[in-house]
Amino acid sequence: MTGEQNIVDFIASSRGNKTHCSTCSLSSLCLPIALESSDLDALDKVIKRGRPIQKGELLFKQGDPFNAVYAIRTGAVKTFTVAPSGEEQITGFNLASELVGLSGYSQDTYPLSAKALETTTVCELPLDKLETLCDEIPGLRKQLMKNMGGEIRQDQQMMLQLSKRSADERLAYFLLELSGRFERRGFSAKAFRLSMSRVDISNYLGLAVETVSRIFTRFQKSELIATEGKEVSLVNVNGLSELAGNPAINEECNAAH
Amino acid sequence: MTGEQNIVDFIASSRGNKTHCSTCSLSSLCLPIALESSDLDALDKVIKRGRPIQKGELLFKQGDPFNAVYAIRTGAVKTFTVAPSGEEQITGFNLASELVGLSGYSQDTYPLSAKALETTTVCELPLDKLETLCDEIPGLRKQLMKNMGGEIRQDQQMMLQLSKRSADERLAYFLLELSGRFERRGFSAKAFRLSMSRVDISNYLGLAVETVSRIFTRFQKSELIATEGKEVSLVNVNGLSELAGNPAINEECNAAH
DNA sequence: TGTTTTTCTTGACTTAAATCAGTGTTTTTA
DNA sequence: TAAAAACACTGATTTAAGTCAAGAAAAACA
Repeated sequence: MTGEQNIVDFIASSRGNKTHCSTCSLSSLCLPIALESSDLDALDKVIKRGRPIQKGELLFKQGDPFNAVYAIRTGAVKTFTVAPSGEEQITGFNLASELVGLSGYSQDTYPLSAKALETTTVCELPLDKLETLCDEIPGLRKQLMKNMGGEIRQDQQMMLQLSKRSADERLAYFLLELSGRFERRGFSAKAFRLSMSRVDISNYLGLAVETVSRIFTRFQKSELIATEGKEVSLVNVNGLSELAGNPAINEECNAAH
Repeated sequence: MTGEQNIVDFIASSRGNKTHCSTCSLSSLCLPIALESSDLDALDKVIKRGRPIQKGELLFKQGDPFNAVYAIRTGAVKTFTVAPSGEEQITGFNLASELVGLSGYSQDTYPLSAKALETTTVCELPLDKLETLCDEIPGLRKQLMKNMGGEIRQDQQMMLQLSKRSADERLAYFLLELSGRFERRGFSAKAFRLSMSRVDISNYLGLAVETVSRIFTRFQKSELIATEGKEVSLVNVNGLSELAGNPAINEECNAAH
């Protein structure tokens, strides 16, 4: 009975409550489906909670057999692919309530690795049990597909960033995107801690570390943000938004002439 | 009875046969699941075949309600996102047998547009019917998830290309990737026609057209490829592979010193 | 708690690819 | 089938971001 928990509760547990999906405060983000209480119980029985993962530890490794999907309960991870030539590309950062590992569905091994950026606790959803459950709970697989669709959309946004935006625009986008995710989780949208290093950020954004460092400095000088180590506060959100390519008011002006 | 066809057959139809999933030669690529003949019949009934889509026509548009997934029967499409600022990013090219539109699952509208690169015929899978079918055929939804997982993997490979590779490496990768896809479809891996323009290629690869043009010329001078307009033949595949970042033999040499 | 190690920042310089400008070549369509 | 339009190629020049080098600050460690 203990040692198992459901999706809703796992997050409640991170706030000191008993671990059950039905009381988990992240449930509406994690798998926001309307589950019957019997379904919740079924889900509950399937989830394995392991020891916390320490900073730097891998949740899974590229090439490992695909045998589980993970929901982040607390902490944060980065996911990255390694090319045959050894280059690493960080493909994303995952915060509490997000699912990691769904891309494993493409084949029988994970196409990427996931590493903890800080001490992280997760709900492990063993694939075989998840599959069984998907056949029993109608909405569940659809919800998983929605998650995957969202990941595709997000990756394609990133492709646009990487191929069309300047370094400044990318960093502004990155900060705003993170800000929005924190906000949706009930945290401050204006002030947060970057659990990833500057190197990670630069890798993710396709820039050199030095470039990222310089832009952080520049953004501070122009009073867009303020930083203290890994703590960031967004001082001028509108300014950042314009930079990040929001439909700025003063854009459309040089179309016809 | 006519006017409807199943997933397997739609491709057979493109080769002059009757259109039914059960006789379609692309079935093993499209949705390679072991379906019972009763399942095939069910699938058959769900598929709508419309008029061919002319070059430049949209299959669906970013923001349109997500109400169908498409399987390319013949021809090719490009998919692209448009940023609020108006920039377009081509997110992929789809050839015969590939599914388009699955990322619509993330919300209720398509997050991207799909445009025909040449006259294209498709099998339309209306979402409501597909959903019903997914509940009836156990393997179907899983197969769709596998397709989505594959799309995530592919997009993440592209992120690596865009953020870590030089212009030459990107074009080499692009040509080899296409080559592999043609080969899997039973076409020549060495000689094929690029149905997309140089502008499309450059957009996709995050480069300027001029750069792409110059590299095509350079690749010909160094006898990696030969081109005649949109027709390309790969002359030195190994050379291209090395460029594209395959685990080259002469890589690991300057690690420790 | 001081020392080592890693991460971050800054400056000087280089470079790959973008931009600008113009010409040649297909494809479209009228 | 001729004119127009879209697409493709090439050269000269500019520039954003990378690389190299070195010091400062934070973290990790012992």
